[in-house]
Amino acid sequence: MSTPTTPSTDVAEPRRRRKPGTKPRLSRQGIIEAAFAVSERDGAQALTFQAIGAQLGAHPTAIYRYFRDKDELLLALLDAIHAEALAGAPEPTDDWAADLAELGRRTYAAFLRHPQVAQFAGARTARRENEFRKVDRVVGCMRTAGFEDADAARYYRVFSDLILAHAALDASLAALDPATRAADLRSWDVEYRTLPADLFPDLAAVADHLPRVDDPGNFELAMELMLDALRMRAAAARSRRRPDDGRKRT
Amino acid sequence: MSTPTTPSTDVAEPRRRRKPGTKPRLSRQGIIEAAFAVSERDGAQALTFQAIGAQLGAHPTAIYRYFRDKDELLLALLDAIHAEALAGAPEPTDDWAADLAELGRRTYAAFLRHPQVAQFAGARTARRENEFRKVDRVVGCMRTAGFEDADAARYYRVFSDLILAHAALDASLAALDPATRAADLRSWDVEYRTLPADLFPDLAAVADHLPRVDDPGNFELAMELMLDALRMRAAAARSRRRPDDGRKRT
DNA sequence: ACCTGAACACCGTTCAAGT
DNA sequence: ACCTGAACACCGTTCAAGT
Repeated sequence: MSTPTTPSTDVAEPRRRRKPGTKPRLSRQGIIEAAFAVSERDGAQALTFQAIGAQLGAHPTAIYRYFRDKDELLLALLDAIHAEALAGAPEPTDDWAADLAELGRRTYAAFLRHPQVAQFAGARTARRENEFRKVDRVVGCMRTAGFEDADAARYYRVFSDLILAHAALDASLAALDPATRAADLRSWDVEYRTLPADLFPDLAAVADHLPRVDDPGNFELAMELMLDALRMRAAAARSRRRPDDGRKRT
Repeated sequence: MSTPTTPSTDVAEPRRRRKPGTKPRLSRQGIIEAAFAVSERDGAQALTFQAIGAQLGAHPTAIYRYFRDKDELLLALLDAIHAEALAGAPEPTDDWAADLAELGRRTYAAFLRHPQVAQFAGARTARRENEFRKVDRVVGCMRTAGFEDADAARYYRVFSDLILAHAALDASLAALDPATRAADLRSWDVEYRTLPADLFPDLAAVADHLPRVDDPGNFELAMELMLDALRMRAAAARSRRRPDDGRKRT
């Protein structure tokens, strides 16, 4: 218990040694909470030091004492989103595909709860405690599926990327200022449904069936398809390991 | 030939009627090309009116005569990226899955040729000529696959979202300023490979096999898995239509 | 030690002014 | 008609100054 749980030193809370007589009003955790509060309340480009400072009742530049720059704050917020996704997630079971779906859904939901943050976070690596835990969980599911290590690593990456890419994409749409977002959505109800059939015959044929771009069912279907494909490959991997048990054709 | 090829009026080039004696130095197309030139040359936050103006040898605000605001320029750039993806794309064949893969690869490549633009464009709807054409092509592949209209529309959306989401995600990473990007990449070679195995056992087991986050093979594998799943569903859809031809079990 | 104020180098956007 | 210049309300970040 003498060693910290998080091994990377640059993410530890306050390496500042507290002197008696100093009572800090701010904290990393307080700033993180203020940032989420602001990002949910305000639209458009909500995540500014000015807004976070106002939310804290402090000067915007006071934040620099706790985060080196805005990017470090962003990575902390990303890790907090991972924590939110993991909080209350059920323990792993034998049904690795269902476990992956559960983790995927929770991650997607956590991202969409904070679209202003999430739109910039999908491609980033938080390299912090909760992200480590999430990676470990997803890799665990792939190993439970029966993939050998190299494949478990590959399929971990491709599954996580699917979740993060979709979550960031849908968060980007949700984070648009309302007028811009409405105009984008409207184009699928107007322009895309009134295109001339002679120029765009296939589009015209299915125009009445186009799902909304902001339908969460799009993400669900994407994950379902990927899990279908992974189940096939997992079955193949297991039958390769124990040929007596697998039923392969050709 | 009297009607314009693009049916939506708000995207038409210059609805300004030219008076004699006026010789515009700028144009929509010229601004678009300058924007791409700037976005490829400069890193970080390259896509500013100041930089585009400098590239054109014109005042930054001169652009406002050709694009209402930065968002309209972004949508024009997105459509230009779609045009790039379609340029030289082979005609549709009977092998709809290979056609989809080809379109996906070209779209991904076009996005990654312009990461500074692409990082903001994935979730947007350009609602312009080349996007219409692309949607029509992908829907066409789904109909060739044998999906009925509602399913063709659903699978069009989920396939396009996969491509756009991955392309935007990888573009976001590529668009980071070099130091930030390097730090993110390095964390997969350092932090993630030195985590304590007792706390993260599954991660530790596969740590040596983790693919790089910027490996384009991640996108390829994601698309491959989705096409696997779509092939299965297409076979099922066809056997539902012509039960004599399909070989279903159960 | 902790926070504030002022300053700097940027942004997008508007609008009056030049030609 | 087309472009420029000045101005406005913002950004993130640095640094000296307050307490």
